[in-house]
Amino acid sequence: MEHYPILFPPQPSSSSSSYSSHLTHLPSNMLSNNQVFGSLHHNNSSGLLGLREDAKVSSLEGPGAPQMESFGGVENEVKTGRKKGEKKVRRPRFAFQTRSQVDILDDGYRWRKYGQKAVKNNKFPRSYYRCTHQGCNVKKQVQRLSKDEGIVVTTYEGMHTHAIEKSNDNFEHILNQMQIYSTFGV
DNA sequence: CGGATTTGACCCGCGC
DNA sequence: GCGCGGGTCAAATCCG
Repeated sequence: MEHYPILFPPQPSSSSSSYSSHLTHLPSNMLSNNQVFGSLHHNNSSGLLGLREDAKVSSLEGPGAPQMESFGGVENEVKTGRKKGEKKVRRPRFAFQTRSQVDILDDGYRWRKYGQKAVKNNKFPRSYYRCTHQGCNVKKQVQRLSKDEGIVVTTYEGMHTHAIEKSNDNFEHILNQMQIYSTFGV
């Protein structure tokens, strides 16, 4: 999984139309569909649930929405209570779904994988990555939906305080692709 | 040889 | 209090 051709094969909208239409119909059903977000954090009153709402809205907003899209930026309390009396830091979290065949979306940063766990109700494992830049505590996790193998959920945690280490070409490419599959509101 | 990955153990919060 | 699910650590391993 070191190097991979970053190719986004032309995705026929019909393949995902079932998915999105499914989403747009039953909100309650959507919950089960979007359990990825629900399981990202426990059912807190805030947090990624807001994102889930965002996803619902965005999916509802466009009957002509080409692919499944979901986007959200939330601030979550993530306690680094690992150490003794550390302060809980509130770092922004940012999750989105992408249609991709590869799990690893090269966003131009260098990531070191530090964990992998199986997720309930999902046959695909979730991978945990951390930015290797010194002093950069940005983390991200990548998970694939078992329902739609073509959907990859990437969750960023924290923000980079340094420059991208690789050429922006890749990133732009990815961003471009992401705009296709998601209504980017940034 | 050095850095990235793998992978099981460990830790912690939460629900029952 | 215990078990479960999720997140992280760290030693071993891999690979350039």
